[in-house]
Amino acid sequence: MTWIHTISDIERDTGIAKDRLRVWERRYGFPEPQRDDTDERLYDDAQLFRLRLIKRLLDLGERAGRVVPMAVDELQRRVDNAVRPLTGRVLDEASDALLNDLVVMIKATDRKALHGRLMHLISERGISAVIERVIAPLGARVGEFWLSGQIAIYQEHLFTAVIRSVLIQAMEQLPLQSAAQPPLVLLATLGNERHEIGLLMAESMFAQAGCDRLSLGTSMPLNEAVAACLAVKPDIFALSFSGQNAPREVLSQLKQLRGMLPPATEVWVGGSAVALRLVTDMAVARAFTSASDIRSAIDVWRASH
Amino acid sequence: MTWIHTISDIERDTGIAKDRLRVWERRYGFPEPQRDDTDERLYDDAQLFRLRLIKRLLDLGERAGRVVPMAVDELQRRVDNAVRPLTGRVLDEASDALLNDLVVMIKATDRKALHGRLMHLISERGISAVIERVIAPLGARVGEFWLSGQIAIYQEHLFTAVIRSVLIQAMEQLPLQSAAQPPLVLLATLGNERHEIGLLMAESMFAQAGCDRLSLGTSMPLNEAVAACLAVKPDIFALSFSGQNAPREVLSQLKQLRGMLPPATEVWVGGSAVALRLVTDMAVARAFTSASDIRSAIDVWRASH
DNA sequence: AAAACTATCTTGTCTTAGACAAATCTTTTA
DNA sequence: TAAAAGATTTGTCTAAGACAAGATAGTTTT
Repeated sequence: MTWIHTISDIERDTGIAKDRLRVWERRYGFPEPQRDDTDERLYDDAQLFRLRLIKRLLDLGERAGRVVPMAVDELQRRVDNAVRPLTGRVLDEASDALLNDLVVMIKATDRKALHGRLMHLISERGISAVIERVIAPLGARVGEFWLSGQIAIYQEHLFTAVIRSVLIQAMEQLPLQSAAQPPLVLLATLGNERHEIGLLMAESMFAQAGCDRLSLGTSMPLNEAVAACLAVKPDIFALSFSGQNAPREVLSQLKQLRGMLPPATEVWVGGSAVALRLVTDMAVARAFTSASDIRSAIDVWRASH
Repeated sequence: MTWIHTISDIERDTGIAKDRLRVWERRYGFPEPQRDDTDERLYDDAQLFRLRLIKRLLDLGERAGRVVPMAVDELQRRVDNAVRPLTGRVLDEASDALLNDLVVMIKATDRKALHGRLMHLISERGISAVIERVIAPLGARVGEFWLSGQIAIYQEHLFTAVIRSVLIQAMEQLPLQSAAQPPLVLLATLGNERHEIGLLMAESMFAQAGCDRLSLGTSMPLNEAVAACLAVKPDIFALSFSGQNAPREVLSQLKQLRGMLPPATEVWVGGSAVALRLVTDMAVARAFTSASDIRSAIDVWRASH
């Protein structure tokens, strides 16, 4: 079954503004949608898919003039190349098999099996190990499967829902008295970053270290995040960025943020965004690419306060 | 300090599309922003405030031609009138004083006091009573204070964060073994409904009744919600709509939803949206205006399965 | 050769006014 | 009173042009 999409659909799905789509059409000859009886644009599935790949490459820093006219297979190739170094950490066979198992459960939308398996793993190996070796790489795989169309959006949502439920449950099972020690951590994602998993993983790490914490949830406008931060006066403001974010955007948001917050508030950033390497280089914030680093960073913070 | 906003700012803040703002200017003479040196629109705070009131009235069912040219005080009066019958349930003095206390905490962004007070109330009176008599009316007040500018957005976010944390904690403290009984409930908010509190309150009620449940979180696109529902096959699909929603929208979404879901899946809707009266009248879904009704509805469901 | 400055290109977003369909209101007819 | 028909309202789409901020390339200086 092939679907037809209006320009509004495309904007909602890809995040590419209508004006931008029209100007690409004018300048680069793509996308070239059909028209309905009143001359309004109608895009087919193939164009939507191609636009998704284009958006991804733009977020990775490519320029519109280069990638918009590109053929699908060329786009696909480039996305694969760009993505491999991020997700392609070498895994031992057992871990790989485990991840495959879990992916199968997601594809079968077997939420109970997924939930049960993860809770069991947590009770066996502890929350940090499971986050680092299972949930984080699983999230990366799911993201890639979604991009290549092997997993539907609703499956990704369900996956998020299960992870949320698992991590919250695991957090609440931690010893209670330890849940209010410094540092006080405020957590959020900025802008239109809707991916909650990274945030939850970070929160779990802080929770396990017994930190006093408060999550503002996803998609905080920058101004509001700053205002909240000034009101709560946390020791650490922790942000999560998924790979969907354009490096430029991430960097500029972080710079603005750093400028508006009191120097005493540390900014910690985590996630799979490519930008994070830059972040450390530019000394805008403390960047984390692995969950276990958070734990040691908390210890360091505590030692020096 | 008075701020200047671009048309993009206004769109983001009010949810009124740029095209719509421009066409209002053309047709009704408002808003009439200043221009910068390149002729681009610059709106001031007064216009933003007036636009917020206008948006609210439109969502309540008024027509653009009527309300857009209206003066601020007239708009304010109409919003107040429309809102009073919803939030103005007569409260006894003690409850009123309690709510005032809590509002003071929110205005002072004293999250610890708020959290502590609510947890104490829950241990004293039980989760359902607190939801119905404290959290729900508090949410309504906060919404109104936000609209009238007495509470900043970040304060509302913090309020949500505290409520989220309180309710999740309260849910996890419920006896564990009872958390997996039928009915299986899937929860979500549709479209761009970002208000999480209603959803959390509903989830708490289901949790307390020992229902097996899974929350998809906020802002699920309709298609995805349906797809998720078909995959999970819940007994009940529970939705929450805040008062920010236009009745027409709510009704049409629910009708679509009802048409796409298997008849065996019941659709339950809750929240402060004015539309909910209509919902029951039209027999599209089961509507709840009070949290305690959920509990008895669950009992009824169980008795008949 | 590295760094700094300048000029040229790229690209997203804003501008205009006109057109039209879907929704809603009003009037007429059964 | 209810249904049908007609009139109005209203949001969203269209077009091509303009421009500023950002990225790239070229030149000069250290």
